[in-house]
Amino acid sequence: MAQYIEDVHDVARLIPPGRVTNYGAIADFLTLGSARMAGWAMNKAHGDETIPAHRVVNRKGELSGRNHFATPTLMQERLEAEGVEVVDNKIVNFDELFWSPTELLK
DNA sequence: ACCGTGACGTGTC
DNA sequence: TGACACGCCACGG
Repeated sequence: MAQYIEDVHDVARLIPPGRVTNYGAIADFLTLGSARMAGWAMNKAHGDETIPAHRVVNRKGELSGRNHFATPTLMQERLEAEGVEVVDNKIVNFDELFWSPTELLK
């Protein structure tokens, strides 16, 4: 497995429960050069239950990866189980719930 | 080696 | 605001 994919997965595991981040923030933190790399790496996490992939969304707070879960509703269910409100596949108060991996450096 | 594709993001109109 | 084009880069056919 490519190293950068493991790095993306590790960052995903560091996201605090009830908080969310986006692909661009992870890509920037790991200097992947493109947010698509973060998305591609998360695609590789499909089936790995140790990775909280539901806490990673796109920059608008939309659940763009929900179709890659076991069921299209699983991502929303996981978020709601952590107290994150989701309406029409979008996270409510995304700006306040947003978390960046750069927070780790503080 | 070329081309289309994608869990993305930014700039323009 | 919202739709659209384009840049981005690894991967599979």
